[in-house]
Amino acid sequence: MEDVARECGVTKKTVSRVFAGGAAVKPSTREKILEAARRLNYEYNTLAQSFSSKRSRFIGVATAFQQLVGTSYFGELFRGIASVLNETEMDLSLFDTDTDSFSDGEKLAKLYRRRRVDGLLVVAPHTYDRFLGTLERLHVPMIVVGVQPAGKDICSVSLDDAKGIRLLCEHLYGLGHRNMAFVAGPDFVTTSEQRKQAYVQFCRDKGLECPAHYIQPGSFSIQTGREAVRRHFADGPRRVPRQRSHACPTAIVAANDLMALGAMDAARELGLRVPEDLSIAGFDNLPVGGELPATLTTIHTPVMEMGRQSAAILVNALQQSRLPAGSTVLDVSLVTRASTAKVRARL
Amino acid sequence: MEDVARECGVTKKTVSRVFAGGAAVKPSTREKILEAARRLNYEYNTLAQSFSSKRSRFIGVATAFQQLVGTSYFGELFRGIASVLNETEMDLSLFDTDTDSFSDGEKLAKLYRRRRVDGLLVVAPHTYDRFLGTLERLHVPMIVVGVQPAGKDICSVSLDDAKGIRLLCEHLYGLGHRNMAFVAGPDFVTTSEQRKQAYVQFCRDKGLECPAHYIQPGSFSIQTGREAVRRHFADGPRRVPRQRSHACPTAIVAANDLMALGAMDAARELGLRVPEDLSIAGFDNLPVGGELPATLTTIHTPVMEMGRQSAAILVNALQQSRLPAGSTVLDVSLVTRASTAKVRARL
DNA sequence: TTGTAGGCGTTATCAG
DNA sequence: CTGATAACGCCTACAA
Repeated sequence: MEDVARECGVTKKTVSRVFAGGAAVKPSTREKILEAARRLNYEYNTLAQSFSSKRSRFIGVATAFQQLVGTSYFGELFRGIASVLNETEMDLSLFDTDTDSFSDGEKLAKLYRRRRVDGLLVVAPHTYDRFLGTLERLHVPMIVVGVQPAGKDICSVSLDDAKGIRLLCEHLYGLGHRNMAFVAGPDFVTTSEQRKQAYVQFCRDKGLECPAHYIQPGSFSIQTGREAVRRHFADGPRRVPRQRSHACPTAIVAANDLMALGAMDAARELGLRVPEDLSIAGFDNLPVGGELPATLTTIHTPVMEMGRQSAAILVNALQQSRLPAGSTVLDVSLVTRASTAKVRARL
Repeated sequence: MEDVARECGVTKKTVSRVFAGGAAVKPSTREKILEAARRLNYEYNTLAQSFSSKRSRFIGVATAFQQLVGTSYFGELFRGIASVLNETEMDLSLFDTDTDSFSDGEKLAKLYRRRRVDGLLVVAPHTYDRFLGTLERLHVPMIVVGVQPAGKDICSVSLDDAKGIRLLCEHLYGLGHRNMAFVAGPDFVTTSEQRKQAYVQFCRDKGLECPAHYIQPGSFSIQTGREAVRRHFADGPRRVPRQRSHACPTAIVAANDLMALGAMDAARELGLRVPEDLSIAGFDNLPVGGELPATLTTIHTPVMEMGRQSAAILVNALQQSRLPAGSTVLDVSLVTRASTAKVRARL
């Protein structure tokens, strides 16, 4: 840099201003400097910049690699994040929260305190991700993405999961369904738990019967959705209700689209037509749900937008040297397609 | 660091050795230093470390975000990479090759020359990714993952795509099939092109008929697999061959599992039973292929292992301050399941 | 196993 | 819009 400066009859600082961006430099000076740099084969050293400015210009994205990387959910979220960072000088780094040492948040906090990252986007949907409190306490610039941590003053951007389920249930209720069963996601995923609670709450509000076997567990995969519905109809698909608790569902709400796909397959196995004999609804609006023989009624979730907003909020907070604050809950919407229809008289 | 050193009656250098890792420090001294650091609330500054050592300790993973992030292929590959880096002091950073400015490789090269990353893993499966030459020329420590760039002296780790197709074709040939059609992936993906070539070569070697309509294009999705097979049977599924060029396929080889799934669905639509009337084989060994009504014969590809090896080779090269070299081609294997069977007499 | 001396390439600060 | 100087906090190389 010294050489370039000398060559141009300016100071290192002026050269610095050209390469670091932001500061105003007279256009003619800038050109002269860029030219000299090219000629002298000079390359700006970002390591020195980071060292001197005490900012790494890396944003860390912390998530459970095993469970999320490779899912379309994470892909979409990630692209949203990247699209925002693309317009800044920041780059992205990924960190795995599956690792043992992450369990208490110390390791993530260390990333910040050692200046490895300037801030964190934590995509940690598991109810056992108790490390958020640690990060909060240590004043790590961080945004939790995908869930709204309960009762804490943690900045988050999430989706309105409960509303999504309510939209589905109301849709089915409006079609005359009074026996809706549910395929739940894994208990340890916060979002999954919230979707289940919203279903239970809806049944309670409307006075719908909801015996224990109406709620079958799954783990967000096609196969578990299939198995769950087999259990829903364990005593046969055409069972006439003798006792309230044995009524046969006329509609299935799955906590995500993959399980809804499994549910559709199980219905086929059971000889039930969708939607004539059984309505099925999912959640997530996966692309594949739009191109099936019977397309899937579902909830559209603005996942990429969630990525964008979380990144934008973090970047903005960092630029102003303050901690991000406040919770954002993004709206979801009902997508009505061919897998749901009016309930028909029981056989 | 100065404070901690003074507190313990040692030099900064000794404190440095404790935190930088690697170097030998007397256990008692180490303990004393760690304790003092805790007490003084000292935190090691990785920015200074990087600056001073001229190594960022970041590995860049460059890929096409839009097309790969969120796929199970990339997820698996990524986890393989991460598992290796987890045992080093290196972290991962992701860079998007979709961006315009990446087209000529200058931007990726700049990442290295500005010391933003110590090396690159380039997951660039597209035939139009012509920037590899630029990177090679600028002596960027880099490994190309997933494809073996033709005719260049670039370090790469890839899968034996051609062998995979040969295994599938030989399997079907052994079952008596003489009319095998192919569902190709997109032309601009190198791997896809290689799979198609291997199919064509096999037909040529065995003298099998392979009229133009036997090769239908797809784009690695379920839907395009379905459409391709509809075109294979455009004149009806039971067509008796009158001319050689109109013979009806008894087996379909799809360039990936997703398209094979679409193919199975198309077969169902056409009233063809799998495998009795039509054998279908895929490529990739996706988990879902093992749990269908008719499970899928496919090629297992060690994608995670590919990630592991590429990361290991790069890390190793960096430690020895030299450029990675040589090509590794990982073996693939045939997984025989229920979607393929002996050809039967034509109706 | 530990210490010494010097330097890495940028930015901050404040002035002009 | 530009400049002068002093950090920044660690590492390298060599020595003991």
